[in-house]
Amino acid sequence: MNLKRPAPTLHDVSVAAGVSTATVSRCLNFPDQVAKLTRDKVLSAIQLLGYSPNFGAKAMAARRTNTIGAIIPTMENAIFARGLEAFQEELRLHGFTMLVASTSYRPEIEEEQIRSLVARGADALLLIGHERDPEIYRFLETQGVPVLITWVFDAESTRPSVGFDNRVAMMEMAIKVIEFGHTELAFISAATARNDRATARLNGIGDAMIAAGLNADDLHCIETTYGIEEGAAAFDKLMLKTPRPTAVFCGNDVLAVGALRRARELKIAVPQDVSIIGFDDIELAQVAYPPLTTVHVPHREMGRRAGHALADHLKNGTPLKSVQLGTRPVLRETLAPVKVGS
Amino acid sequence: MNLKRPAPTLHDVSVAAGVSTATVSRCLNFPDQVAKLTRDKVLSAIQLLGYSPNFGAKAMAARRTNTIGAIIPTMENAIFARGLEAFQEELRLHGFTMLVASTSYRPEIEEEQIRSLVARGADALLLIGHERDPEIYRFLETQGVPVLITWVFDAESTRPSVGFDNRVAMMEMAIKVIEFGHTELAFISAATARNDRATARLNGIGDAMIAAGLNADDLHCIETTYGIEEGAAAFDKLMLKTPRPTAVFCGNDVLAVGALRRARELKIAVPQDVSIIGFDDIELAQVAYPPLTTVHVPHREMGRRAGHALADHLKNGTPLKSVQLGTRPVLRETLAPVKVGS
DNA sequence: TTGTATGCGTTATCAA
DNA sequence: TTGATAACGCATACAA
Repeated sequence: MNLKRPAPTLHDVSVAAGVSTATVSRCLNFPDQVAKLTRDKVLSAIQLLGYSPNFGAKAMAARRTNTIGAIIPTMENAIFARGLEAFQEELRLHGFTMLVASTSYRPEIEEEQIRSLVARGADALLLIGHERDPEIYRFLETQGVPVLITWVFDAESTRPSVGFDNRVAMMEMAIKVIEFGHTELAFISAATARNDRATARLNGIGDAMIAAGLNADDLHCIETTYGIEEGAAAFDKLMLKTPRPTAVFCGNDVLAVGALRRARELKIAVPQDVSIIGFDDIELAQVAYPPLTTVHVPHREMGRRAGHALADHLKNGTPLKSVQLGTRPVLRETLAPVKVGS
Repeated sequence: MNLKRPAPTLHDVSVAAGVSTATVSRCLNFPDQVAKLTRDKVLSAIQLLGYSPNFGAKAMAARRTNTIGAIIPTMENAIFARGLEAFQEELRLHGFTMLVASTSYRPEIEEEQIRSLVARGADALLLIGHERDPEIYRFLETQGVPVLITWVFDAESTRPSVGFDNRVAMMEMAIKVIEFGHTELAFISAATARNDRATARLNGIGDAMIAAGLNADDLHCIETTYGIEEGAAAFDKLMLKTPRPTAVFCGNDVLAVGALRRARELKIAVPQDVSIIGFDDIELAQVAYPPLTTVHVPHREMGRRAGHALADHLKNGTPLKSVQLGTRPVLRETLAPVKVGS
């Protein structure tokens, strides 16, 4: 049972306006190639019928969609929102439309989304991080869909990326933390398997520890899924360890805010009893109480540059090349020197 | 310059497998209508070529996409995220895919997105709030695209909606606030023009005031765009008014958190000096410090029900009908009785 | 400036 | 169980 009346087509419009379908098509795509009089007739017919071009047919005939797909791990929090917004704004400037999909951090869903966006005719794809099944890269290759990676910069990789060095970003922060006298460190991380950002951040802390003469194996690392509740739960476990960590790194600001909340519930003073460090510097970090020490990531610039690169590539054939952006530790109130005698 | 090698088509697969295109198509859509032997041949050809069906062509031939569009005001914060997630999960259960778009709270962008999703073949649309240009409803009508409204329940409207009564929701909260002795009330709102939720919430406060014998005109209302920074700025202005408000309602939790932050910066104690009340009860509300008093909205149930209704409508022709859900005031720590003598 | 005719990659109908 | 073939709605090369 389907009562849908078929939507008006180009042909319907052409009949109503008393012209050919070609003319209607031109009216829409190259308005100045058609006489003003005809154009007016056509436009009012379009208006009258409530005509709207069929995207599928258009894509098929034109063999491009001016659509770029972006696949992010989650829309649940603001982590990717700002970068994506900048990306979209930039694309819009160049006449491209963005299509978003999210994966809940699950590789198999990401694969599904990649295939879905490609099937929908995405002219290119923006993906987060390098690490995924080689098979899917081969698929994208045979489909002829260019891919730009973001949130990561890896000089080793042949694939173009616009991002930052996650290891260095976290290492710089860890060095500061160690300078504050902390030696009992912990890390609430996303699952590191199949997540190059999480792995790099973990290594960053380890490298800083080694550089400071600490033993990187002493880092207590808990892997969990991203979420406020999860951050809180992980913090709970960490506080039971002996010796108790005096500084807790978090894989992102959302986890850190969860840890912060649990600390409050446990009457553990931050930063007096324990320091908490986030990553990303989303708005949440400044709103948290106390304001969160975190690693600032150039969300907007990353999005903007990625958008520009892809648009330029599709329109002018400019090769995609990697761009490295910087991050910086932002010291707010959740980090303090380690308490003497603690 | 375009080096894109054309992607493999159904025809390519059929040649490689030595069968007709019809057989390949059946293999994909009705696998048990084809002999196991042929199926294996076809599947391995598909694998080999990295074939992926073209969505546009498929949509055109099948005259449906199994895609449902959802258009929300913003992805910048978590306000719509949870409901959307539930919506998507429910759709997935029924074999539908969700396409999201956001509008930055701008009607003209919403219109653009509606047209874009319809052009992309969305079988139905989920929209937030009733209020929009009648023209666009007419357009959807002629396109034969069913629409379900959410985040709102309006018994008056003929259009189906799955949501709650924004006026009553806010009124219930305002009654509590007034019971705490507050008489100097203020409201940091989204723009009420062309936003039935904002308008209803404003009216809800007014109704509660009237019921309590207050003058609804005494409500200080500031309209602003949604954002933490904007909430902070509006709070600033409110604190300069005489008499100074003792309770500040906010159109959503994001604004409320901004107000909370500014209060801290101004050394205005919450809730001792001023009470702050949010709306939505997103995760942020519990993480805020002090935890935010707010109106709880049944995000997930709303999304789930909306998804179910649309899927059921498209698959079985079940008419869309309105569902009213409840909200409830959640009293946390940002609301306290008015200070005597203040 | 406008019209004609063809092809884009599927699905679905009808025959075989 | 399989194969031809006609739509589907649009863009575009070519002709007028």
